[in-house]
Formats: sequence, C-alpha cells, structure tokens
Amino acid sequence: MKYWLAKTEPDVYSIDDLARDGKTLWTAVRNYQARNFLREMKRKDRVLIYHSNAEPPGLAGIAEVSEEDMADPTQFDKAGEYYDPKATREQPRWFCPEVRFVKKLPELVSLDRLRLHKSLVGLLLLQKGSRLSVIPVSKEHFHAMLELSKVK
DNA sequence: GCCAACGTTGGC
DNA sequence: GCCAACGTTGGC
Repeated sequence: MKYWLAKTEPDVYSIDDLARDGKTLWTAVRNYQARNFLREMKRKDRVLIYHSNAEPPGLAGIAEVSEEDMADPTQFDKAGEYYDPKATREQPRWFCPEVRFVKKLPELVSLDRLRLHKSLVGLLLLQKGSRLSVIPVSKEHFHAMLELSKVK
C-alpha cells in the first residue's frame, strides 16, 4: 500500500464536500508530473487531503483510493474549464482515481505545524517552490502526520 | 532544441 | 493583491 498527499482548495472542494459525497473522482489535475502520480494510485492506497489556498493551509482529512486510473471526464467537456481539445476518448491525456472519504481530522493540521516537525524533513510538500498538487508520501511521513492530527 | 513570454500555484 | 517558483507554449 502506498501513501499520497493531494491538494484541494476548500473553496472549490473541501474535505466536508468529500464527506458529504462519500466518494469523488479526483479530476482536473493538469500537470504531467502530478498526472503520473495519479495513475500510480492503487485501490486501498491512502490519501491525505490537504487544503491549499486556505486560511490556514493544512491537512484536513484522509481518503482512500476506490478506483484506479480512469480517464478524467472533465477533459471531454467542451463547455467546462478543464476541456482539453487535444484529448480524445481513444487517447485521453488526463487521468484520475476515484477516492472515498475515510475521515476528517479532528483539527486541521496547519502547514506551520508541519514545518515545525523534524520527523517531516524531506516531505515534498514542505520543499520550497513545491507546487505539485499530488505527491507521494513515505509510510513514515504518513504516520508522523497522523500522529500530529491527534488532539492533545 | 532554445528561450522569451505567458500562465499557474499557492503561501503570505 | 503580490510575487517567487515553477510549467507550458510557440516562434525561430
């Protein structure tokens, strides 16, 4: 089982939206490196849900991969913001997993708090200029972040 | 293949 | 709203 971290802007789609929906297609990622990570996600992989462009930014919850490597339907929607004229049904360019809500953290674990923890050194999220919306997370980092989420 | 111009991300 | 740090596009 692998571990991941996926960013979302809570104004657009928050952990509460995922809790309400139960599951959702993780669509609209338009970056090749992130796309390649999305394609590697396998059923049962755990996904930390991170709120970006939020006040404050930080970890909001946990999800689980429920379907692997599907063609992202938003690339075919001509009227949509994420339409890609170069994508075809036969040869899609963009892919997405489906993720299922697992839990909302009792409190958001802020980016500031993550930065304070030596156990998280090397986490891609914390590297300067890291804008990738989907990143792999080591088992150790994943569990370290879960520890931080426990209310003291 | 280079690279300038432009677009996006995301913290602050 | 600003802007650093990217990524993408397209002319050459």
